[in-house]
Amino acid sequence: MACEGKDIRAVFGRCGLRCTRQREMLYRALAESRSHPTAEELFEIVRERIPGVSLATIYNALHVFSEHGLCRRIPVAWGNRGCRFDANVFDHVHVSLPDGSTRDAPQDLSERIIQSIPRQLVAELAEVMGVELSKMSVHFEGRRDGEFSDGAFQ
Amino acid sequence: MACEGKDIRAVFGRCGLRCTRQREMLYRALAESRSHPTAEELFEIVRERIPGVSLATIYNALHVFSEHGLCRRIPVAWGNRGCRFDANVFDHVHVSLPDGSTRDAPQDLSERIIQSIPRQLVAELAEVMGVELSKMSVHFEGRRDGEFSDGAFQ
DNA sequence: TTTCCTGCAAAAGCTTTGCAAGTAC
DNA sequence: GTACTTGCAAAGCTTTTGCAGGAAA
Repeated sequence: MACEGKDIRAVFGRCGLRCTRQREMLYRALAESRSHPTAEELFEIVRERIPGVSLATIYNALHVFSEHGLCRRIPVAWGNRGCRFDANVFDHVHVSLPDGSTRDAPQDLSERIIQSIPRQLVAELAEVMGVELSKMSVHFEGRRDGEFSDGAFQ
Repeated sequence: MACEGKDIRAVFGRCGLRCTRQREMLYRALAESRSHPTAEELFEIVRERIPGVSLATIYNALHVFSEHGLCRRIPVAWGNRGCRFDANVFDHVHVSLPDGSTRDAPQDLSERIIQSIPRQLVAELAEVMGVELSKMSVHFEGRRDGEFSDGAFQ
């Protein structure tokens, strides 16, 4: 999401990361995915292009990416195995669906929701917690009408 | 949080759960904790009262609790092993601290932040996503001034 | 008495690590 | 040439599962 195609090299460069074929494919897979893939799913996507790629490399790269703010882990529902990843590192809104998947809210709604939170409240919170607050995300748990919530929000 | 002491039996009863010593101690540990304990930490707390308790029982009970909305899992930072749990199932605000822990925002700030999101936007989102939206939570990533974000929001 | 829960132990699954070979810069 | 990455395989952890015995209602 943050960058496309040939700009990937520049993104990595800015982070002091070497641009390898594996990382490039992984980042592309992450950026192009509209859902929130697991490490395993990303592995499969990258493997289509680089058959010999190792799952350990996927994990290592995801770790490095997240250290540099190029992706983030997102909460997953109980029972969903593994973590999920997201290349959208900007403030946004997630919705957990009844089937256990997690989707982003549409961009415009996402922005309106994020922006509806007064900056002054955020500043107050930062003050109280004694830290600088950077990324924000809002999660909703979606369920079908009448369905009993299973509480497995994350 | 939801209930105290002898009310625990009633809480379980309402959910159709049997009130065992293990579950009672676990729920109490969860409710009294101001941080967000891992299963392992809860295990240790319960074990002080019930030396023979099994970790599998802790997991089973946490699973059952979350199915009945008595607790929820919360996002954890990368590198923190295991999930963390929270007996506060009401809408609230989490802050991930630089040390990897996650804390609740103070109650009053939490409420003001949650309430600042217009119900109409939430309704619009529910409409678009085609689901009923129940629980909401807001997460912030806190960092020390000047510290580079590790992106491990979750 | 019936049904549900616990404890144990083993299994399963996700993620990390060590190291030698290979690659980016 | 140097420092960083990869792939492999093994280890490490967390979480789940099967089952017999035990406890709650």
